[in-house]
Amino acid sequence: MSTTDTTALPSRREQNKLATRQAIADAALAMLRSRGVGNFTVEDIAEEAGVSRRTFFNYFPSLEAALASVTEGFLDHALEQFRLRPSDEPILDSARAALMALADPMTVSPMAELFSLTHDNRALVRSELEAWDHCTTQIIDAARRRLGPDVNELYLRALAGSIISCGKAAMSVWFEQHGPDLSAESLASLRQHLIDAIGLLGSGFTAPAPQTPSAHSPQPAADPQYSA
Amino acid sequence: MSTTDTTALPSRREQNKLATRQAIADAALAMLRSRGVGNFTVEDIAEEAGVSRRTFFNYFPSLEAALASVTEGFLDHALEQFRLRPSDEPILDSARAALMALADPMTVSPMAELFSLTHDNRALVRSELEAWDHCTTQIIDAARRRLGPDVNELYLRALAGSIISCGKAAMSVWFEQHGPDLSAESLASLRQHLIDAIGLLGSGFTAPAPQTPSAHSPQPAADPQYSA
DNA sequence: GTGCAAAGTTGCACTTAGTGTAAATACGTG
DNA sequence: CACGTATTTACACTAAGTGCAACTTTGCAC
Repeated sequence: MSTTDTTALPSRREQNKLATRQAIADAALAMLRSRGVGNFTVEDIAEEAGVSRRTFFNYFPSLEAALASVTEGFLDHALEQFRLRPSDEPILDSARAALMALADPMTVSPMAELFSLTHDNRALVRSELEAWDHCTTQIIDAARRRLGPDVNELYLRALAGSIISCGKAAMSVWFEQHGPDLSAESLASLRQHLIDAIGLLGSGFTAPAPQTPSAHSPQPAADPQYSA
Repeated sequence: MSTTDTTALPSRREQNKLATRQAIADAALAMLRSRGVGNFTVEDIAEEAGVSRRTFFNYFPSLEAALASVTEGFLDHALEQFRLRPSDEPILDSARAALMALADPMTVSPMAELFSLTHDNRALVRSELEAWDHCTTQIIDAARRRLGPDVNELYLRALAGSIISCGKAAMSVWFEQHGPDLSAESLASLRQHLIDAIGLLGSGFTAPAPQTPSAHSPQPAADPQYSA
């Protein structure tokens, strides 16, 4: 029965693996919180997660990867939204919609915390970049499936890369302005940044950019003026 | 006398350091060539460079960083070009001009070799991403200096990130099509990719993208239609 | 040139990352 | 419950990365 279930309860074993993985990721974040970046080892995380050091490495290739799993989850969520969009929708509209799903308290919360705790760390930043890059290739794949295999490859990659860049830009500007504030107003601001950034992609980076974007502007790029 | 010289011969000590650094980077590339990715250690590189293991780590924080120095040099070259552009030039024109400097045999050659030798390696890819990301922040700084401190931060970061994404997209598509071919025709194709990609940024990703871009199109986006 | 201080290199010792392997344990199914 | 398989663990090992002190080279003043 479980195999025919579309919600696919993934068998006890799978569940356990997921739980272990999550426990490790949680432990990693807990150590980051309590000791600060660079002041704990894989062994510490493993102990905190109630698991052997070797098991840690069965789940994550490195300490940084365990922390970057937060970012991966965050981006996977957006990716899922993107894949759910109707395939005849202009692709930038889909991108905007997918990114909007990130401006949700439950979703950004871990991401915002990670941001605030890791502000500067080479190895960590590298793993973060890897997560964003992985998301880019996923977008490329999804968009290629949508637009057909004959779509211009340069267009595809430039578009996917730029979408991700705009998402990153919006996130970083937002975080710099609001820190870990997850209030409704703060999240509205994040949404606006995401809309504005995607808007730039739609209309081209031609405007010299307003001095200050006026965070209250009523979604200047929200109308589908840039249909594909 | 040397201190008054504008070409600034940077004192013997600096020269030596530069030479050592280069020797290490060269040795790393040599090892990559001869043994393939993952089949040599920092100690091997140090020996090849005629230097102690400890000294290697005085210059580079990791094996991957030594290899990524190739990418850094490549991107620094473009960055320098960007900074040399007149400050009243539309910024996308500057970006395009800077990227064009990369389509030069001497400049792309090491980059193309690195591309062909590292096709797949987590740690290496991470360091590459780091180099591109560093370049992005440099562009942000340069553009902020040019556009004034009051420019919209979101615009700035989205723009810089998208420029870099387009550069990456053009490079990757080019390399996939031409491999390590550095002939005049191949480089012309790279230039066209770079122009096309920046063109997308100028006009917005609104076109559904031509099925095939027709690599002979006479620089469709070369005219400064997108002046800031 | 001689001597001296600062910069750079090296060897050594040490902690931690990451991986292979085989034994032990937990799980799912009949 | 018992059996086969998936997962965890212990152990051993190589290599990364770092702190430190000794040593060598360089730049500079005399």
